[in-house]
Amino acid sequence: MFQQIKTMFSKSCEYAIKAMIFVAQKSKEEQRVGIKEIAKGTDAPEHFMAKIMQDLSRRKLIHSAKGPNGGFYMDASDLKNSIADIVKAIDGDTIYKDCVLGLKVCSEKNPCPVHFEFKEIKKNLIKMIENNTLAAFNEKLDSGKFFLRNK
Amino acid sequence: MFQQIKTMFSKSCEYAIKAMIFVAQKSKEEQRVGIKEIAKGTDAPEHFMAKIMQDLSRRKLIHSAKGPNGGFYMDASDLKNSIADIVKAIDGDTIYKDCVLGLKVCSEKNPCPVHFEFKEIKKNLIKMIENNTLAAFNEKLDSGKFFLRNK
DNA sequence: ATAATAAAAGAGTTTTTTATCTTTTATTAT
DNA sequence: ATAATAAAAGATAAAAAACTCTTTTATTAT
Ligand code: FES
Ligand code: FES
Repeated sequence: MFQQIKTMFSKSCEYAIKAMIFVAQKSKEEQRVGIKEIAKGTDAPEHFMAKIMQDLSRRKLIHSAKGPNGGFYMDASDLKNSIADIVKAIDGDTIYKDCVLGLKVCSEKNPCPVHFEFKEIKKNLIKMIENNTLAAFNEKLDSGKFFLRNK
Repeated sequence: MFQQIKTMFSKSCEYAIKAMIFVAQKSKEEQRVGIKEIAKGTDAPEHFMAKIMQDLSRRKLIHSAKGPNGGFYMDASDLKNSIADIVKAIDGDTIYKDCVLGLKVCSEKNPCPVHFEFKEIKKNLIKMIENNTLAAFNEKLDSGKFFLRNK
């Protein structure tokens, strides 16, 4: 196999998380953010990102407005969304319930050989993505100490 | 987005882990396991699994023999391989070094907004897959208490 | 030597994911 | 009302992953 890339989340989901963090940061003062700005600010392909934003919008994780001065924005309640909510919206809730080896059922009664080993890991992962809301990121990281762009 | 499936590992990697556990179990007494038996025992498509076994074999994670009475088998040193070795062979080592959001660099000096939150999770995940060798599984799970098939 | 066996290799196809391009719809400002 | 703006939607296209089928090579047993 060659330089294959398998990340924890899908590309779409990576973009979604980046975009949500990006808009969250700008949404502190009623600012609306256009798709072009989002794409640039996150190094994502514009039209692809547009599709993802439509998804997020349909799933009520973010607000949008058409027309002049339009764009995407978040209200206080949107900022309460967690990384987990984004992941669930885009990649689904498979990390919550699916067997790590892809078996049809994952349960204590029907465990695959890695079930018990992964149980703890999954629990921590889920706790982490659920505890980290966009608001929390905003608060924590308001001082240029983290990055979204690549270059 | 529709019923999308994003698991921790690629499908190929899931199959690889299943196959390795399956052969490990049978390899305790010098038994060789044919590709058909492996595919059946793990609910994987035969020819696809064959490709994966070729990979694993090329990467020296398993032994194989052609011709009559041929098949795949493991020696003592093969049994020392961990889940991590399988994952690295098939999905690469991206979980070791890559940014969860897909940024080009992942480091303490250039952290993405989720870097520090994921650091701990990743550490635990890595520790877990490295500590779990096939031999350990064999020892631990020798009594029909876990499953690889789906039905 | 020959036939049978089973993995290795090669050459596809199909499906899913990622990405691009175009048209439509809604909103705002003039 | 009209023009400008920007998201929504639709329709393809390209790339990657998953899967299938066929041929070749190595090994064993007769
Ligand atoms: S059965 Fe495989 S992780 Fe639970
Ligand atoms: S920079 Fe994103 S996880 Fe390290």
